[in-house]
Amino acid sequence: MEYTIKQVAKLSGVTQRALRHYEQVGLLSPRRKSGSGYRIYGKEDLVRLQQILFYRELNLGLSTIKSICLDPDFDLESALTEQKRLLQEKRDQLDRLLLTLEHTLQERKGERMMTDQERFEGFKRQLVEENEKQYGKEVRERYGKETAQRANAQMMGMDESAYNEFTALGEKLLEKLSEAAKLGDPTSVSAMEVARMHKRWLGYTWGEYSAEAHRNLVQMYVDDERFASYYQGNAEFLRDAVHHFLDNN
Amino acid sequence: MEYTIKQVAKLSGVTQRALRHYEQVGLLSPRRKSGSGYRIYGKEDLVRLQQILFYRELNLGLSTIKSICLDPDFDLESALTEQKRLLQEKRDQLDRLLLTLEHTLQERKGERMMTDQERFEGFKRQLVEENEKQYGKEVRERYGKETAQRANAQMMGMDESAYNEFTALGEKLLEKLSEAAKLGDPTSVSAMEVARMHKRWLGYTWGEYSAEAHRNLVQMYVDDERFASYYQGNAEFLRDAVHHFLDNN
DNA sequence: ATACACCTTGACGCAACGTCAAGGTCAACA
DNA sequence: TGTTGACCTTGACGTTGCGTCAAGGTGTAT
Repeated sequence: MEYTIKQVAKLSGVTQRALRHYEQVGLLSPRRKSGSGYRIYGKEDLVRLQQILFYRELNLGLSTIKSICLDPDFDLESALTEQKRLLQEKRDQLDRLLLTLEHTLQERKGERMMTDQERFEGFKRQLVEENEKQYGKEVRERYGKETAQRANAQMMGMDESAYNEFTALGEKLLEKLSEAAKLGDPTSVSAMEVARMHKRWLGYTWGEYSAEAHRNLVQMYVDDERFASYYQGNAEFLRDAVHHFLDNN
Repeated sequence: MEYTIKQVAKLSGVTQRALRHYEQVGLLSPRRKSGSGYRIYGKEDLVRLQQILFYRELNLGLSTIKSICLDPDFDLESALTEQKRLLQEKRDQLDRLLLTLEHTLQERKGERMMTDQERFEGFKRQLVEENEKQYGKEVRERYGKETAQRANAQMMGMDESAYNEFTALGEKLLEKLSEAAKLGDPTSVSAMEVARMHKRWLGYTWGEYSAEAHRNLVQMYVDDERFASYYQGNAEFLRDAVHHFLDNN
């Protein structure tokens, strides 16, 4: 089943402009384009769009959503479970707000006194949550990499040994990266080795490989704090190395 | 009890920048400024801020909130009741979303099939609601002017006869306005009379009068559809008349 | 062949702030 | 009395997530 942009817009309630915008920022690209350049979306794109909307409902920024969805550890089922928890939290929050409102009404009628703090109960908590969400710490910490990775591996049809290779490669990558980074030259031979390893590592989860996506991903490692810290401050080095690697094919 | 901007920010969870912004757009001005220009907020300002936050939670734009709060017919108690209803609606919406999420999870586990429409149930309804809210039709229609006006009058300490004068003046204003508008000249003598009447009319509800607020208000009559229609297409004329009136003191 | 609804890519606009920058204020403490 | 340090001020430019044209290509139906 394929859909034009108008059909997707009508189906999802998202405007055409928004869909184009999502493509521009690399968040949701149609599965293909017609001969004359028309966008053609597929079922997978609808699933992705739904994900985007759920996250947006939780007030995540598009760039944050992007990094979540492009993360090799992304697993739809864990994501849905997490979204459920967060949406429930949001609903509870709304309930607190309604309580505050009720109190304010009572105060108005002279049936109750309110302190200044009480007047803003239900608004403030939100801010803390938003911050936590922005950096997605909760999302990450709640499921150790292990679970999500395994789920993902299964979905990609890896067997136990392939999975072990995958994780081993991931660890080795981290090692080699910090070694190479110490030398400081992202064009060095060892840096190129790291870049090649990274590409191989992505191969385990990335059905099809594209240099552009690879470039974007490592750029994201730099932009997104979570990745940056996962790569222990070597995200920039990794980016430069991979870019240089890809430049020289 | 008075508060500096920092205290208000801490109390409410709103940033200082946002508070300054609210002042800039004429939404929330501190009750006074200290000798050295420091913003000093009072209890009334906190109540107003709470109102703003409730409306923001409902995704109303600042300009819409402004017109609601500056409306001579604004009544806190009706507003709170209405907010309660809308927030409850929003919570129900969240529940629908959670249902969709649950269905998607089940689909993932192969326990259920989903149509494309179902996948976006709970998102789309939102759009319609947002539109209705934007123009605040519900908010207005739910309480005829009568109720709110009476409540407001009571709060301002008007007695029955003052209230009658107030409403009579309001009606006469509409009449004279449309008469004057027919002539087309907003600087005419009859236009100036209308402007003076409008000022007098505001006097009933405005505690203290300020020319700037008056200018803003009539500008809003033009910008906001609801007022524009209340003044039967003569909002622009009224604005020009009042501005000219104020220019010539 | 022309009408019509659809699509494309710019490019500018806008709301609601975030984020400096440059400088004034004020209570406290040496 | 001078000097921190925390607070405040007013610009002014930046960012996000689109909305809203504008100018033009596409596709099918009559």
